[in-house]
Amino acid sequence: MDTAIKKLPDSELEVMQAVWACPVPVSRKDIEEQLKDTYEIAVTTLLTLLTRLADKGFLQIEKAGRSAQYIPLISQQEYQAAQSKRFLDKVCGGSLSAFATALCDSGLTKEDIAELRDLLERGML
Amino acid sequence: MDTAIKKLPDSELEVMQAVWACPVPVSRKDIEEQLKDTYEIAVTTLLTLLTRLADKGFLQIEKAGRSAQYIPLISQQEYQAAQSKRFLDKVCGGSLSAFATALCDSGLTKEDIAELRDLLERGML
DNA sequence: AAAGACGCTCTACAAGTGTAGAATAAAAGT
DNA sequence: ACTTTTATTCTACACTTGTAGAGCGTCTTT
Repeated sequence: MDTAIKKLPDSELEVMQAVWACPVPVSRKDIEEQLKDTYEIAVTTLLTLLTRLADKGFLQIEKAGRSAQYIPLISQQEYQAAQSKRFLDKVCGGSLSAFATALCDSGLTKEDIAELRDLLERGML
Repeated sequence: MDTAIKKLPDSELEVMQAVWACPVPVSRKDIEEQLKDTYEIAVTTLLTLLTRLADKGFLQIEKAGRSAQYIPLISQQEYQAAQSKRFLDKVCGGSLSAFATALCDSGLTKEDIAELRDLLERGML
C-alpha cells in the first residue's frame, strides 16, 4: 500500500534517530548536538537529509525567518514496529524460529536473551 | 571492519533467499523456479543480481561451458544473525526494551510472542 | 558446418543515496 | 545602511540499486 512506513536509508535513519532523541520542536542545532559523537557530516548534508525526510513524510519543516524547526510526523515506536515486521518477513521469511535462531546467533548473551524474554512477557499483557 | 557481512539491497536479498532455498550447487533454473511466485524479473536482471552478489562475496560462480552454477559462500543463518544484530543496534539503538516493544507492536499476536519466548528459551541452551 | 537455441556478460539508464560547495536570504553587529 | 554571520535551499556529482536490451560465445540439431 501507500500508507506503509518506508524503510529509511542509513544516513537518513541516523538523522531521524537524532531527531527522535530531542524534545519537540527540534532545531538544527539540537540535531547536530545529538549527532556529534556518532555521525560527522557537513551542515549542508544534514540539511539535505532533513529535506529528504520531509519529502518522505517523516517530518515537517516549520520555518520561521532564517531558521527552521523540525517536527517528527512518525514516531520512533511506529518506525521500529514497522521495521521489525519487515525484518521478520523479508529477512527471516516470516519464520519465528528462524528469527529466534538469528537472535541467539547475533551475539546476544544468555542474559540478554533472558532479559528479552522477560520484556516480551511484560509487553504481552 | 571489512569482513562484516554487508546488508543486501532488497532485490539482491530476494535472489539470495532463493539461492539459499535450493540444494547446492544451484543452477539458474533452480533459482528461477524458486522465484517464480514471489518475484518476476527478466532473466538478464537475475543474472545481473547474481553477478553483484558474487562481487559482494555472497556467492561463487562456477562456470562450465555455456552454463554456470552458483554456490552460496555466506549461509542464511549467518546473514540473519548479522542482520539481527544490525537491526538491534541501528534501528533500536541497542536497546532490548525498545526491541521488545517494537516486536509487540509489529502485529505479532500474543501466541506469536509466546512462541517466540519459547523458541528463545530453547535456543538459549 | 550452418542455423537456431540457450546462457552468460556488457552496456545502459533512471531513480535513489551519500556528500557537500555555491548561492541566497535573513538576522545581527557596527 | 553596510558588512558579517548564520541558516537554508539549489545545484552537483559519484556511487548504488533496479531493471533489462544487445551482443557474444556455446551447445544442439539438422
